[in-house]
Amino acid sequence: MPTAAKPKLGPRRRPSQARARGTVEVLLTATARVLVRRGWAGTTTNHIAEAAGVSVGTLYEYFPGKDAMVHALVERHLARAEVELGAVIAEQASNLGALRLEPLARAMVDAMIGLHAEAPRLHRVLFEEVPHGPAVRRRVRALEERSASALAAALAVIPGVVVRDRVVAARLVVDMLEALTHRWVTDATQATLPPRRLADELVRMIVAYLGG
Amino acid sequence: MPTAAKPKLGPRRRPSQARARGTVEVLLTATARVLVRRGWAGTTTNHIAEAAGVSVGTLYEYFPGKDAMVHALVERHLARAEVELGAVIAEQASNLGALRLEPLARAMVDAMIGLHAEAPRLHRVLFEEVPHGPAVRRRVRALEERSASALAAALAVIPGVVVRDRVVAARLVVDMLEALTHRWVTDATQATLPPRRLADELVRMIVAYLGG
Amino acid sequence: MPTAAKPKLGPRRRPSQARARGTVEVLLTATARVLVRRGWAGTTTNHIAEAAGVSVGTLYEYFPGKDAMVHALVERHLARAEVELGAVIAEQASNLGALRLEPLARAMVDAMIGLHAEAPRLHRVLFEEVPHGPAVRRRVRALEERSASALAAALAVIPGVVVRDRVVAARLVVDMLEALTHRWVTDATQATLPPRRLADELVRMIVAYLGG
Amino acid sequence: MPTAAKPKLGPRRRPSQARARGTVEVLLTATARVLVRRGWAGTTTNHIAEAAGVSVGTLYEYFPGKDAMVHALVERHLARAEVELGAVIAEQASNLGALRLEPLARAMVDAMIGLHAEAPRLHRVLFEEVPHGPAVRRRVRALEERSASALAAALAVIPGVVVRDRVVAARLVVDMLEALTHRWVTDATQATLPPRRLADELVRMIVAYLGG
DNA sequence: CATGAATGAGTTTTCATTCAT
DNA sequence: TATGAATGAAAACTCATTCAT
Repeated sequence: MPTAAKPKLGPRRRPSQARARGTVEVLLTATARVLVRRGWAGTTTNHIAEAAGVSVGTLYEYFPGKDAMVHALVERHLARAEVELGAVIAEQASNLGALRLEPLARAMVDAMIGLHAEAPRLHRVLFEEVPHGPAVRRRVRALEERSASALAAALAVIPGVVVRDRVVAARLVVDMLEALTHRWVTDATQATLPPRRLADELVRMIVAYLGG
Repeated sequence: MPTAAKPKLGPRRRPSQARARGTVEVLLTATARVLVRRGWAGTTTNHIAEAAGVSVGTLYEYFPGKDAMVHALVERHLARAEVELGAVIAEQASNLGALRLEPLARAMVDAMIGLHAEAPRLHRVLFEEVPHGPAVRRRVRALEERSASALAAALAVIPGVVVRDRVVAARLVVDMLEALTHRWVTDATQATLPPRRLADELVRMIVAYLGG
Repeated sequence: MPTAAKPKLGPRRRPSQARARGTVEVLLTATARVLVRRGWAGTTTNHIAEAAGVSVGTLYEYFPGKDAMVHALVERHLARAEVELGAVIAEQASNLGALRLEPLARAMVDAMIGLHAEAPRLHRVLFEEVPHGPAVRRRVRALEERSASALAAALAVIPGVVVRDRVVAARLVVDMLEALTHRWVTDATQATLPPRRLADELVRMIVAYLGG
Repeated sequence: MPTAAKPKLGPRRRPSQARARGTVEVLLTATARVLVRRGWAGTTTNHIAEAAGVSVGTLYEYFPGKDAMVHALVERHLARAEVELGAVIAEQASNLGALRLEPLARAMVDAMIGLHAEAPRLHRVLFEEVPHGPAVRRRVRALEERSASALAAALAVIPGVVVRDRVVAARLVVDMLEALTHRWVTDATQATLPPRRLADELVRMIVAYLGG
């Protein structure tokens, strides 16, 4: 660590040409691969550059450092999560009169499992090993908050929902969903419980908790 | 940051004199303090030694490196958790005829919150930042497994418990409990929900899920 | 002084650019210089890097450590020795009918003295102080063996050679030559005996021993 | 290396009691054992103390440091060598009228082989790995010088000895003897040539060289 | 006298980052 | 733009030696 750590997370050069955009992609893909293979602490910019078939110099042309690359990966994941979860709740909420608790719960559960199942090992490194600064932590919280808000709003119009505080309940549900999905999908030894079955149980838990 | 991933986790010299035993204590305490202040990546053996008022040489006399020290801290925590959770379930199970779901749930929730509330910031670093090897992961899983087994056994004799599979349900409850407690106690921004209130909701969720 | 005896002797990065090849040269030259000035135990990678006018990082870019650098120096010396001694014997053996003992002996003696006289102080450190692993020892033995074989073959066609066992005699001659040359050229206090005179005596000894 | 190396080679406390003298012996024996097992660079005072079943503190009660211990071992060996070689030559020289070259040569060869054969592995470490200061080097030279002088004196009265310079010849013989014996006895792979046979060849070489 | 815990200067080694080509 | 050799601050770790008990 030559100079004191200065958290530069933004991309350095906005890739304008098609070739450059391709390089960024290649670099991020390589980052993901190396992270999975060697873990956060074992990953170096040289590893990434080599895996990407690019020189370190080029890497630094596009990213101000290692942190920024990981951050880009995290950001990507969060953005996707936000879009998909939002879409799910919005879609459910759209059939207004017919909004029911169980279908909503199932839709959320499926979305969450899908989000985690795509790249579980990368996900584990990204959210368990990488030491995120407060900025990222706030970012994650905000995402959960928004999901919880959407859920809380939906709960208001679903008959049969009985909770002391809709907002609190919604946040607990979102957190629980995220945490359990993360654990079960992430942990390789968990093979005993098939995703289908996990989904059923999560739905049961949500419905039971909210449905009084 | 070398971190060449050579898993030397065991202690080096077993302290035989009282003075030495004291030194080990001082070192572990200092490790916890530094870990909280600077995070895993920012913690160095030199920092720890300095914080302990001891020379680096002494540190290496007792621990083969940073990893081993953190591991000792983790191990300590897990051991305590195992003892306390086990005691709680055993105690509940002892009033045989009168074993009821809600008191059991509340006892577990309280124990778990207590476990996390004692040193939340250290807990966060220890279980979120530190890159644990598979050995530790297995260790944690085993602990949860045992807790889940105890719970499953208790569920068998509680009237009114309706679940598809007692073992699966117990594991989900334990995981959920751990995950949510960790999140809410750990996260400083979460100040909005008082522990008492959190406990109530967790109990509600458990009872609802298990109680049909 | 760690010297944890992890035999990493091979080069690390094969220099591809001309600049890099120059750096390797500079590093080895500096190694020789420092070795002579401070001895094996007193030589550190930092000394070498400084003497080479290069940063430690660069040194480790090309060599995994002090041992490897010294090993490279040794290897270089052995390779040269092998080539030169081989050439001498081959040349003598080429004037087939006229192969005589004394000229052969003198040629070998001169070659050996030349080999040692070039850098006696470095030679001394390299072969007296440096703790060579069994690999290097075998390497040296093999070189001597080959020289001895060549000599043994030559002895077979020289008239007047009387020995019990040509191979044994050849090995003793080679060893003796190496050992005495090393001692006398290496030892600074030995100034009393001029090289010319030493050569004469060595030739006398060889001829007397082999010539019956 | 905490403080700058200050070559303290003499013993620290002259052991006056029997117990103390025993400790010194135990320490030196342990030093020899550890040197053989781990080589010079790998040997530490703590290793030695442990092998001796004594605390480091006690070690430093008797020796000012690691160098001094090795030095004591070397000194011991040299003293014995001096005595034995001197005795051999003196004995031969005593039967004045009948002093013959071959018996003298054989006696010297046997003595030298005996000297090396006793503890070849220790001998190798002591005289190949240990970086001796100039003092030790001078000491060794002086010993050889004295042996050479004694031999030169003997040569003067042996009929049939034909050399250009008796002193030079004597020194070369002593050096050759020492060097070849060291090589052949020291090198484990040398098993091919039995000591008896080696002795014969060395005698032949000496006699041939000196005997005209 | 013996003990062994403690010391800390000195080395090795890594890796994020720069910059001449 | 791309390259990859070079950088060097910072971290890990050792071990000869001391000294309080």
